Amino acid sequence: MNNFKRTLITSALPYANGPVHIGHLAGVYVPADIYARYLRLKEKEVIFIGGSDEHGVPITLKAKKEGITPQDVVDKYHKIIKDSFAEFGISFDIYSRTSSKMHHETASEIFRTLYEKGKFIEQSSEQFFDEEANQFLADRYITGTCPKCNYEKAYGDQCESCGSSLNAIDLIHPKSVLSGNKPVLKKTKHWFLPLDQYEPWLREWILENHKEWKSNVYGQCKSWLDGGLNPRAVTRDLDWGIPVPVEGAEGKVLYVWFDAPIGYISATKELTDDWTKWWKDNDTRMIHFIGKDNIVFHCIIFPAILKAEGSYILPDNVPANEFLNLEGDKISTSRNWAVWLHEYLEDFPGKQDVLRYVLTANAPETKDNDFTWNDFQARNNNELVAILGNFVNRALVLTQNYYHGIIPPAENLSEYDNNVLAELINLKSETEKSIENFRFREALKIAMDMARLGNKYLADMEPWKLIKSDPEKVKSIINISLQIAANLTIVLDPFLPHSMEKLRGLLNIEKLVWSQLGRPDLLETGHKVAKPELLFAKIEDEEIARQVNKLLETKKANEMESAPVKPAKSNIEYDDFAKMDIRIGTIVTAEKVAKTKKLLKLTIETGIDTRTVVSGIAEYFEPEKIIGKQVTMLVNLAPKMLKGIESQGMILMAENEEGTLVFVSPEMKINNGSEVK
RNA sequence: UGCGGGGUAGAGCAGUUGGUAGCUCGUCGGGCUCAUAACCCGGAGGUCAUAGGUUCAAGUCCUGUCCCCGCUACCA
Repeated sequence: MNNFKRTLITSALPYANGPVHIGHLAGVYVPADIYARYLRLKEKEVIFIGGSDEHGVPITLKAKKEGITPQDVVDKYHKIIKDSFAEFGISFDIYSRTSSKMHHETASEIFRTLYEKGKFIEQSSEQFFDEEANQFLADRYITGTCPKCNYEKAYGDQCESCGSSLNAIDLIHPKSVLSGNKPVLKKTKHWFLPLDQYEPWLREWILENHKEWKSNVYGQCKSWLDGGLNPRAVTRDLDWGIPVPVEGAEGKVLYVWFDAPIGYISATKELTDDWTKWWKDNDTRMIHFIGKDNIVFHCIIFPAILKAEGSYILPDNVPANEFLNLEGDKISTSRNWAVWLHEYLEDFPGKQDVLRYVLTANAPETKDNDFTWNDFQARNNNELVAILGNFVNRALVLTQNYYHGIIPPAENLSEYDNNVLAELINLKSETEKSIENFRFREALKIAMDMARLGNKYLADMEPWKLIKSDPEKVKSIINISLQIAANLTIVLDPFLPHSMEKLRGLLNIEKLVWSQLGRPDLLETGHKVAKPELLFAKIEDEEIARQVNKLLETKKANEMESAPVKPAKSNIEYDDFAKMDIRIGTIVTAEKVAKTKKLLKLTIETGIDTRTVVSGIAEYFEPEKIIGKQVTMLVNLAPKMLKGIESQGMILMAENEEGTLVFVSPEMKINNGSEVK
């Protein structure tokens, strides 16, 4: 990294349809912020870019649902997100948004440049159009009957009943969500970026020249490239977004993933008139901090756009993190399964650094990790309080007790003293190495070792004993202990900025820079330090219990809420029902179908014959326990091959909203083959 | 089923280019009493999922198998 003059740090733009949670922080913003603060401490030229991503279909749907405009939605969440980042201490040089004028202009301009250079291919296809609302319909704006399971409220892209992914034009009886009318098929033209043409270049750029990228990033890219890239539409028929700035594109906007990463550029332009040096100078090193769900956009699509444009630099590294889980479950905005940043800041005022510490110490750098409140408490009480806070407090209290807060001189240093001071320099270079390789959890551990070193130094030196026998020696012990504390204000500053500011206050010093780290003379003899004050407070069991209860209540609320009973299907004639031959049968054998999660292979004595049925119930029943059970079964359903086994019928099951299955069984034993009518 | 990631001490996690398997918590024993019952030292606890291969040397590289997570498919 020494070959670069400056560093441009971007962090994924949070989508403005909800607040920010700990998963976003651990994956993207905390590591990006540590990196930015570190480079600033090193007195490097650096800017750190962030902003809200405010376009796309989900925001229009949310607006419609709440009866407000898309602009209202993004205004609301942009404010919450921006304010909570600021209070949390994410040190963006600018936090912008993609609905800004600057962004609209910038994205349009880049699109037009690519258009004029002939970098797009134009393609027309038939899509659904609502004549009353006078607009094309995004997949989510169309409902209809699923061609696979006949569920009547399938969406244009997916059926939520059977889970199949669909094409809107395959829906039976399609209906527009906007007007309720039947949409008509109409030709529409879109612009595609022919990613396939960039494949050889991407292969060389990533697979040959960036082997140092993290294995999850490199692996994902390789898999995309090996699978072959297809042209990707970069425009949409939608009225929320950036209008496509060419003729014949009325009513079309840029695809959200085309415009969002360009938001990094627009934000830079807003920040400084001198923006080209950040984006068009090969001496600038660009780093994208993202989560693993964004890898393809930042490593394949956005670079292809920049390459097509021709005058921009490409990312030097894309340190994507995995996901953070919460108490064993996947974090989910829609299920409210999250620790929201704005709520954390209310519940734990002044404890920004505790969350920063926990999220860094347990960051999902190589695999998905789990956040638990018990771990949060343990790391605060056993590490921040016991190791770091306690060391600082010991040093300050001793200074107060023995010297009234005046720093004594360090003279006649022993070999041990010198070894301790040398270790500071060693810890400095190790911390640097880890940060520069994006291993922040390791870097934090090493930085904390400096506090551990201080505790050990005091324990080994025992100044509280020496004060009686060798008071001269105690002076240098206290001096060195305070020098260690002063070094902590540098090495931990990127990780714990609020606490280090407080510690500088206690030591009564100004902010120091990274190049001073490791020095034994950061504090002058005779300098007066402040009265000791605790750097971190213990977190009590009750506070943790409150948070755990909050989550349990969410879980309960989710179970209640997710129980909408599906509306009745349309009427049928008796003859339709009579076509079905439903019988009582007995399960005589049951075994799991190898390599499947849900399938059981059952042998059923139907009274008519003995037959094989494959049933998707393995998650709810153990094979041994259902043998001998009487079940209801549709026996005249056409056979179907499932995982190489012919299934000759279907067991009737009742299923609730959570997907839990129960048998529909006769309430008392009855002969196999008995008809259900 | 396909793709990606992962399986390392009781729990949660590190382990860079192969070179004595480590950290935090917990646990057991000791020391200390300046410090927020905090700190320091020591012990116990691991066939690094599994089978094979390459190598003087494999947690690390190669191959097969099993299991877990995410997306995907299967739910007659």
